[in-house]
Amino acid sequence: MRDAAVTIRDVAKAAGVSVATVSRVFNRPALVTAGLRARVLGTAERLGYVAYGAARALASGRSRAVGAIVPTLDNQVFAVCIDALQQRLDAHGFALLVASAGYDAAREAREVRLLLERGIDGLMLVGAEHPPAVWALLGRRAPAVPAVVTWTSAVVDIPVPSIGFDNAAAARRIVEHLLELGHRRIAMVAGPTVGNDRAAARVAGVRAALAASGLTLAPPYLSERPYTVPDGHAAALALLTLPDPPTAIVCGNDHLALGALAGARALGLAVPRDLSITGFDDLDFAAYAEPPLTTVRVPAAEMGQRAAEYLAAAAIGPAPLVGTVLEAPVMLRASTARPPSRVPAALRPPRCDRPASALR
Amino acid sequence: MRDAAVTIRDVAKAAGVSVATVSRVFNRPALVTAGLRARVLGTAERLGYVAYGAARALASGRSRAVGAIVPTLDNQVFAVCIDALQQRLDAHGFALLVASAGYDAAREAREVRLLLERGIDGLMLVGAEHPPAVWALLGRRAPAVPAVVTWTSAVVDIPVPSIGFDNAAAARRIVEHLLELGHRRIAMVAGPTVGNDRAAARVAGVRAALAASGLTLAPPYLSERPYTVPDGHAAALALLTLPDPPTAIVCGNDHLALGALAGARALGLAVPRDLSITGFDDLDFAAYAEPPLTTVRVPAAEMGQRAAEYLAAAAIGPAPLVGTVLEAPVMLRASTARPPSRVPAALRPPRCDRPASALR
DNA sequence: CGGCATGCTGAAAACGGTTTCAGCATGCGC
DNA sequence: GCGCATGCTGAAACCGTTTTCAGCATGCCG
Repeated sequence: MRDAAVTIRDVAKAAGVSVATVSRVFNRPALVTAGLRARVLGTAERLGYVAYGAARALASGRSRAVGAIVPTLDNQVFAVCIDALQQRLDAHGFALLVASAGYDAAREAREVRLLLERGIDGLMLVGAEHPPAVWALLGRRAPAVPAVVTWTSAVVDIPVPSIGFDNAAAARRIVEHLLELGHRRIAMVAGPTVGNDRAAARVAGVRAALAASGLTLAPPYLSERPYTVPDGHAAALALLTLPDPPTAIVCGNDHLALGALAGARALGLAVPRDLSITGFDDLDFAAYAEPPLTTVRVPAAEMGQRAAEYLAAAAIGPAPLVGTVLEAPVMLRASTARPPSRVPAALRPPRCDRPASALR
Repeated sequence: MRDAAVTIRDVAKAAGVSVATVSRVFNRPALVTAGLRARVLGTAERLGYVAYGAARALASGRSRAVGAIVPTLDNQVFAVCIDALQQRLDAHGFALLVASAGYDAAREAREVRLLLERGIDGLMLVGAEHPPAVWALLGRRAPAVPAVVTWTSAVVDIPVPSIGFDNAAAARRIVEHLLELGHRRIAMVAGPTVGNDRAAARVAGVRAALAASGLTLAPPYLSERPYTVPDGHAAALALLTLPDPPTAIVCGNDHLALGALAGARALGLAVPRDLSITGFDDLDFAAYAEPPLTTVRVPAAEMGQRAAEYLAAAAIGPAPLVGTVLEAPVMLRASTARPPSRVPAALRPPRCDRPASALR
């Protein structure tokens, strides 16, 4: 294995210098005279020398790689973050190891361990809620492996900085918008909240806004569904066929909202005339949905960039342990409007044996 | 650095055995008697020992990591593939290093080099077209680093197996569907074709289908746009305001198609009554667009899985160098139908000074 | 009961870099 | 012209693990 690979020794020999000099040429060029440097660089290039990262990492104690664990890459919002993270990391000379944990705490702990074995110099995590084993593992190495949590503004009980936004506040604002429009019957299709502090915070935000208007949120007006389009579709159908259907549905993310939009359409409802629907994330299809989706813009790329900057800095030396709370603005578009003055025709009981109640 | 980290030596000392034995316990447990194995495992657990990957890689010559370079992670289709790749790799004990090259050959070559420096044991690439430097770099190590190309069925001129699908054939089939419906004025909004064999193959496939019916494809009916929703929107607008607008628009991917759908809507056109639109990729929003998008289902996850299987096998020992061509079926949905019998009202010139030509 | 496989275990040599430390010029000041 | 500080360069130690090789029991067979 690696038989024919050209090593630093080959370069040194060919250039007539010591391996120390070759190493210096690449790592601290200022320490080598210009002439020698050029000669070494030349022979290295000619021989096609590629330094072997493992040896470098072993000798220097730094792998120049950072890890990132996201719930899933399937969701574009995480993919965008990872893309930004990688590009920024690249600019600092770091490679990125990614793993997805599928919203599973045990699997996440396992991935953290595997990444740590790889000698990563930093780690990006999503959300504030992680098994204690994760923090223990991170502290094991000395100095402790720097880490950041993203997607959250929680600053308590976590030994690492967070770069995120306030999920609860964003959810609250979008519901306030609905309340201002006059909605009172507001339902929510949330993502799974167990072990997911972001999803839970969004529910809490919705509750808070509702509570301020004397409203509450409980099943069947609150349902939890996996973050998929078909689930949003099914959830909307269930909600809208309730005896007392909501006039607005707040969705935990854009996938659920897109499904809800389709569900409403399937029932013959016009959005936003008959029903208002909101999303969360502002994925690229949100603004082009029919109708364009009112949603919360999540700063996915910016979180990735800032996480990269922090981790790159922290890998070199001590970096300030600051928490960053980014903006997550509500994007008002065409899927929300004033509630219908009466129950939409499409939702009225098919038989008109009780017209009075249907028109109430 | 790593001062307090517990090493294999610490475990050996604590367990009263040699480092060789500890190493064997983890790598070839069968060589160690059960009792000893249990003792070593116990102390390792107690001490919180985590093997250091760099040292392992250096000593064993394998990093147990593979790399993947995609054009971008922004596009869900690649993210899905990477997610599947990572999960499958994980099952084989491999970590995944990802990088995005932004549809830029030079940047890709650079990323390949960086990944190789990291000592990856395998590499997944997208598409068949890569700078020669890439292949040279891959062959530099001995034995050569195994690689796979995905998203393509090209089998010529590439020293590595491909796991993909036939872009041209899929594009051809979707156009044949349009032709069968009776369309003759078929336009295409393609992705950028320079350095992108997939985009080029899709154009070629459209051309081939058209040619079989005596039709051609050329600007302004053929335009190239970045793969974004707004670009699809703009392109559709440009196409539909042509003196002789198309009755069907074939889009290079679903993002462009979603934008085109919105563009048609903006002009007051009903899809598919007044205009047919097709996509490519079958992202999760495609089936829930308004109307649901006729598109090509790209086996993104399956390519990721198969690439993982191949690379994991090839990293261990020689693996069969087979090319795999997966299915990429056309998903017939509601965005395609027979062409309108006359120019849609919305597209007719506002002034009726030439009614005869408008009704032609 | 002795000799010989057989099977575990430990000592030590890689693996390919980085980095410390010492040595050797070189250039400067006197 | 000599001594000394300065600045490059090279020799060698070291990073943590795997793996080869030899040695030592042990068990089996004759």
